[in-house]
Amino acid sequence: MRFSPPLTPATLLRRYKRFFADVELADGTVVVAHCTNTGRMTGCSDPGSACLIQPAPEDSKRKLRWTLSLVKVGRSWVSVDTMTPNRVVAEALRRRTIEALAAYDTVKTEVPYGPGKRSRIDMLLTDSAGALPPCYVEVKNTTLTDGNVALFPDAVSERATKHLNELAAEVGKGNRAVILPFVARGDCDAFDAAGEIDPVWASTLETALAAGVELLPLRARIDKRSVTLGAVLPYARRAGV
DNA sequence: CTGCAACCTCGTCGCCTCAT
DNA sequence: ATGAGGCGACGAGGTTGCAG
Repeated sequence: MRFSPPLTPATLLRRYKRFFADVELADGTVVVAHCTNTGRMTGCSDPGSACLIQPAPEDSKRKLRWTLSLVKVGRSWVSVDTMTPNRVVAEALRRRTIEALAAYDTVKTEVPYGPGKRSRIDMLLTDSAGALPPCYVEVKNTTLTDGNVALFPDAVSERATKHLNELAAEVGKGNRAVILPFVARGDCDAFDAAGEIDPVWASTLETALAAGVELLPLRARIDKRSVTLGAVLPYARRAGV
């Protein structure tokens, strides 16, 4: 996914009230940028960090012209825009560049499912020949790390646990289900559940995997111009967590 | 008065429905 | 057929309201 319009360099001053971030442009102007990531953003919202923000299109009716897109952590850019993972993954699925899911030729996003269809799956994959069972894909933006291990979630999330149970239920119906942590930074080489933050999610992940849900952590390749998908990361259970 | 739980809220996206 | 408007999802801090 190429950033269009291109990103503008800025400095993160503070992030507050979940949706807002004060950032300083190169000319010293301070503007409020919209922060689509309502999570905790531990370790990637430090004041003074270099960041990149994206302007809304000219004809947009948005109240906030800017969106916080990337934050520099160490030497890596971290993607903090929660819209990005779904766009990048959907693009890769349509181009059939994710090997494990390349057999599917149709991608639908935000499809209602689950009990009473009150949940929405990020992507529903089907093959037009009808030879494969439908595949339910839930994308999780992952920005937290422990050393070189990417962790999810960064806060207790009942909803994320519910998603795992719903994926397992789809497997029970004979469908395929994939939990896809989108590791939104380049400095990780493995994935693990953040059991120290949300032990319920971590144990539910184990149950879901045992039930046949597939785990597919994918590392993003991020630079100032684009975000694309890189390597599949191994599931590395850390000792003592 | 204190402590806790439940509810509300924020801005954006994208789907859905309804009107033209 | 196209556009406008409404609504749910997202997640945690802030607020409200209740029980003790």
